[in-house]
Amino acid sequence: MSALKTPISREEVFKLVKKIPRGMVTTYGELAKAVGKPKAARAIGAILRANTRPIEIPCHRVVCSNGKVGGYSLGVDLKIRLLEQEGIRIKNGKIVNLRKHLYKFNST
DNA sequence: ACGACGGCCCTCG
DNA sequence: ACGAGGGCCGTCG
Repeated sequence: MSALKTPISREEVFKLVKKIPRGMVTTYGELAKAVGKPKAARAIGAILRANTRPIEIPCHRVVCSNGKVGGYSLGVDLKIRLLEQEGIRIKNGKIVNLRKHLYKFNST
């Protein structure tokens, strides 16, 4: 029973993002689905962008579904750096073997 | 309360 | 494999 007419809560997204283990990445679309709004991928980005706690929330582990790193409030370069620091390789602004590091949530 | 812009995703050429 | 266009949902000014 998800809130169909209820907008996505930031805490919901943050909570899921926080659950992402190190060395793994997820996509905005997956997050959107996890919150019950598969079409709200864009909104997810807006929420992550509105995130004021990039330290407690590894929003840098969220990338595009097409393999692109996407964006980052603190700078895409930093995002890439962090990802590589976690063992994820990036080629030309795109995640290498994204499928291998793609993390999915439990949609119950 | 309203209009404009995104850290997007998908389909088509 | 790449480029362009539409759609969907929040946030910001």
